[in-house]
Amino acid sequence: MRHKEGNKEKDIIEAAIKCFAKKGYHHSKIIDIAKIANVAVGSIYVYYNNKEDILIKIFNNLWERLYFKITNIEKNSRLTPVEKIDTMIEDIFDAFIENPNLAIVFVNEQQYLLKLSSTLSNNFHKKYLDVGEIFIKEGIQQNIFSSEINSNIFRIFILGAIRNLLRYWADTPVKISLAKIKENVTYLIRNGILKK
Amino acid sequence: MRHKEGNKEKDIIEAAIKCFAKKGYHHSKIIDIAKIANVAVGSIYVYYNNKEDILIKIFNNLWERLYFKITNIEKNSRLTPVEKIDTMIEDIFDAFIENPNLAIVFVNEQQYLLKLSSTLSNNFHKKYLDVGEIFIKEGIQQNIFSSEINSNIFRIFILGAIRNLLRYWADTPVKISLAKIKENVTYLIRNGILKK
Amino acid sequence: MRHKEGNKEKDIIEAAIKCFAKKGYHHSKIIDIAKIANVAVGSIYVYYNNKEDILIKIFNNLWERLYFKITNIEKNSRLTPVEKIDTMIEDIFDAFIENPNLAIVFVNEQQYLLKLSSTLSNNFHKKYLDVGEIFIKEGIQQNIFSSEINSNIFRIFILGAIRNLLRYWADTPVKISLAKIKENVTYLIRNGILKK
Amino acid sequence: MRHKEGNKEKDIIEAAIKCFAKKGYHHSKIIDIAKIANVAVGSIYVYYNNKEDILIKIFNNLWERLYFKITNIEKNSRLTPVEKIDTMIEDIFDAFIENPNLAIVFVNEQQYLLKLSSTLSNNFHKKYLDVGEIFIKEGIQQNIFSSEINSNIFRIFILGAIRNLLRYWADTPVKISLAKIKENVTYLIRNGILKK
DNA sequence: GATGAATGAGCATTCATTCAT
DNA sequence: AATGAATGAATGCTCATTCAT
Repeated sequence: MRHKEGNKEKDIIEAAIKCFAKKGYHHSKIIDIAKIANVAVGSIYVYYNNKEDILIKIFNNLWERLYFKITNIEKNSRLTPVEKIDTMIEDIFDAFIENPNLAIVFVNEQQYLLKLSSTLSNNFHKKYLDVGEIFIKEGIQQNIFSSEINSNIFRIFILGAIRNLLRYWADTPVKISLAKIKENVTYLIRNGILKK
Repeated sequence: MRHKEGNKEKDIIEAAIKCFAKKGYHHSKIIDIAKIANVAVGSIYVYYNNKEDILIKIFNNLWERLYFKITNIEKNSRLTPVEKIDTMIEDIFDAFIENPNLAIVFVNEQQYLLKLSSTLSNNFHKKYLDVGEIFIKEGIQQNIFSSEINSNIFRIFILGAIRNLLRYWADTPVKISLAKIKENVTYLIRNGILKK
Repeated sequence: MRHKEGNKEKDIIEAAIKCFAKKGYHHSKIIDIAKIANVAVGSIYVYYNNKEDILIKIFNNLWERLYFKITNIEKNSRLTPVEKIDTMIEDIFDAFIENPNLAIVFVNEQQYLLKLSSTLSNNFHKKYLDVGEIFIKEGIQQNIFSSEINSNIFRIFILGAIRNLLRYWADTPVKISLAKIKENVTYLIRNGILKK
Repeated sequence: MRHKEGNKEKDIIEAAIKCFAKKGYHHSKIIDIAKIANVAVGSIYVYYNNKEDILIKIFNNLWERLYFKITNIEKNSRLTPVEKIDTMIEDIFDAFIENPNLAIVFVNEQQYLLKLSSTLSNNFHKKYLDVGEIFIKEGIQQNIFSSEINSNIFRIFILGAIRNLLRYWADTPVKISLAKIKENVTYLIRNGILKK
């Protein structure tokens, strides 16, 4: 009936992102995803072990891509710590600008995933955060960043802030541009709220 | 024991917070809550319309308390905008230090609630955010806060950051102290990451 | 709070008739009846054993009254069999004209009751039917009614017909008058559909 | 056995008729029907929307069949109005002789259904009654039936009578034959109780 | 690989009844 | 007698997963 050969796996994950974004993970039914993907229910289980597995793979794909980018940043010795963090933030925003539905799923369901994350063999999310923390430590060592900052707290602080802004952006019909948000985030992280 | 003793309603909501914190809202069964509250299943429906209603009331209670506190901050004309924001952050942390399970529920389920929040008659969360935004605008007017900051983005930024830190704190067995986290948050919000 | 002394039992049964008529027995809740009767839930169980008991007593009251009337008809030796049946039908209609809600409960729930009727100690319904059958047998003996008629079948035939007409009447917003219906019933029972 | 065998839908409806006949609609549990049909609970919901839907379809099937028969009677121009009504009654009795359980469900639950009947798209019951009324009007026009009879009242009268007799027949362990009942009904409708 | 009918464990909610006051 | 908060057994329905074709 349907033979876009070799695309089913991708079709399914894209359908799932759409569906999770629209209804949330818990309210998305396998049959909904199957319909959006134009695929039979059974076919989903050919490519994915179960519903949760789809969500895991959505996030793994995302963090894998971001991890690839952050390692490139890390390797680039010409960048200052400030530039590294700026670029890192830019990459995160770019990933979601490209796929706003993914942003919605990210902000809503990432939490649910973290409880399972320890079971992931390739935990790109963890690796990603570790590299991010390195940037901060570098900045502190080079006396650019304040030594009063705990790098661990900082990375959690910043990702939470970004996540909440993405959620807000994704949920708001009349959008503030992501560019504007990115600009504000960059400013706040660098300077905080006080005038210099 | 057939007559109102005046604490079942409270017992249930406290049991629900425990249960939601431990298993998450979607995986908490009514019978679980009933057992923890040492109450019959039917009794839950004497005090709450349904499962969702319990969650709604948990958050409404929380935001009502915080709203009460923030209005006191607002009325206090001796505080500078910086102090107002510091105190506001302190109040949020205090609320969760008092009840760490509430913090877990907050970070995990608030998202789910926001979709229903428009239906709440007394939306203390909304009111709370509005007062917070006023503080920022005051600071900008008084030329203490940078005018490059969008107050709306800032309040979303800051609450997302705090939420993520609370989640981290609540999930981590060996705790960084909330005091330490609060200190870092205050610093980051004031000064950002760069050295002054 | 409420002290119309000595009326509670009656209040409850009247409330139940209203409620059963409006929502049906199965969809009427004890608390609904309590509210209509302006009585506490527990009070209902002071006067009635359970929900079913209320329905049983509603019907028992009805058939007791009709049985009282039919025995008077039976005793009246001046009436011909035709007149006896006419009067019997008239009495049935009168009972329901007086209380249309009772008609609705009768047509909808009598069926449910019949399954329990064998358990009734004073089964006035059964006794009523037996007297009705006597009238028919008298008519046949006196060569007024056709001997082709089985008296048992006839009484079931006639009560079914009347019940269905009452149901129709009770359900129909723009009413055919019960008088008109009664007239037609009397005619049909006497003469059938064929012209004489 | 994972693929449609084409009889589950029928198995379920037949099981439901048996179950409703034995216990009544309200006391029949979905799991009871599933067991009788030798089918999983979930399978019932593959073919029917809900419990009520099963009942609706039982009646719709019945009235569709009867409607098919009555339209054939209507088309047959050789039949007199009396013969038409006779045949109509015969068809009703035949439908229930074929399936006595259906008769029990009919007499007990049709009432419940009438409240929903307006929502049915194909309301064969309504159409059936309309054709029946035409027969009566024809008979009155042709001066065969008494003009004192209201055709609307008559059709309600007759169906109520038949329903009650069927119920009696279905409930009575030692049966009067349906043939005997049919004979009496035909006589009563034609001639009433009085001797000619 | 692809399909979708079949499955059945799982759960929120209801409501008649009870009984301490 | 009167009350109404408390109870918990009972049930319709859902939906992720399976597997014969």
